[in-house]
Amino acid sequence: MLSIDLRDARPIYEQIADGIEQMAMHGIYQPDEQLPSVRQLAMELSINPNTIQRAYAELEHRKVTYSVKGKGSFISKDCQQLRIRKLSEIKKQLRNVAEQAVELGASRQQLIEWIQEKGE
Amino acid sequence: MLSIDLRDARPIYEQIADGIEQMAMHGIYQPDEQLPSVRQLAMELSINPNTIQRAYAELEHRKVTYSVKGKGSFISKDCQQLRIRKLSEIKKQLRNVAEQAVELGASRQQLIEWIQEKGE
DNA sequence: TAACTGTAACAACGCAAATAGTACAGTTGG
DNA sequence: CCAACTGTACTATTTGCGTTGTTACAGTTA
Repeated sequence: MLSIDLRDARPIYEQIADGIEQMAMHGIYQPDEQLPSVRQLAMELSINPNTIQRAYAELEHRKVTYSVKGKGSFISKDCQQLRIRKLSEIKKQLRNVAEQAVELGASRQQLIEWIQEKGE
Repeated sequence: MLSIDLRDARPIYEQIADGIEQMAMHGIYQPDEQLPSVRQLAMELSINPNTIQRAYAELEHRKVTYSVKGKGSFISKDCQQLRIRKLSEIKKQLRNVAEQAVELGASRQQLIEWIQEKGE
């Protein structure tokens, strides 16, 4: 479920966009499934409609959703491809962080152990 | 060399703090080595001295440097311990990113291959 | 036609980052 | 001692961003 954390450093519209993107990537939202309307979600979260609109615009820009005037906003049809694109971003991040670790003196073997460690 | 990127999302004082911390971690700055004075660095970078002061305060808070009134700001004596602390932060980041990748469908084996791939 | 949808525009507010200027306090070398 | 350097503190101001509140327009649907 979508929730807003005011202590979160991210702005509200970004939390909403990230949350919905997560749900789409994880299959909680299905392709072509309709999102709650701008005004309805604004009511539910007690947030100004403009903020929701901005979140939806961000989602559309990320190609996670598409919007149709008068009808609503919907999850994109090709979530699979989006997941792959997202994964490739995360690969970059991973390699970036790994490089930083190596520069600070960690061995590649060490990194692998860190990834394989279980828990918490 | 320290440089400021105005397109960078991070505030200037943070860019400066990060940059100096990097140099300290990588041994470019030696323990007890003196940093440029607040006013001198402000001149060099064409930035207000207050911004530099804030960066130096941040560095002191991170225990990367220590300051002495009337004398100057200096790199901490125990850079080694700082390097280890920094490395443990990076470990957290690595495990965090790895978890995200797994949630999106990557296998742990896949992550290990990504880390071992030689850089593009 | 009424009630819903997305979209656009504008003013207002709060907040944090950054700037600007001034002042105070400690150290150092001549 | 003194001038010139160091860090530090404080206040006022500007700027940009996020959010709110409001109003309005355009398209869809029952």
